[in-house]
Amino acid sequence: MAQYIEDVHDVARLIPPGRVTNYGAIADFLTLGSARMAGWAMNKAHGDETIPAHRVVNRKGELSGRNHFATPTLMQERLEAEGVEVVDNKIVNFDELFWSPTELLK
DNA sequence: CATGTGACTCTTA
DNA sequence: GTAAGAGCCACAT
Repeated sequence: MAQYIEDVHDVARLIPPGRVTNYGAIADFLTLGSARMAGWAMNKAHGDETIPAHRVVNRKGELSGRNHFATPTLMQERLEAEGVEVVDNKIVNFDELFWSPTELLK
């Protein structure tokens, strides 16, 4: 397994419950060079249930990866189960719920 | 070896 | 304010 993919998955697991982050933040934190790499790495997380992939969304807080889950609604359901409001596939109060991996360095 | 695709983001018109 | 284009890197075919 490529190291950077493990790193991305690691970061995903470190996201606190009820919080979310975006691909760009992860890519920047791991210096992947592109947000697409983070997204692509998450694609490899498909099927790995130990990874809370539902807490990773695009920069607008939209659930862009919902189609990669078992069902298109699973991602939203998991977020709502953690207290995150989701309307029309977008996270409510995304600015407040946003979490960056750099928070760990403080 | 070359081409197409993607769970993205930023810049320019 | 909205819309379109380009850059980004790795992987599958």
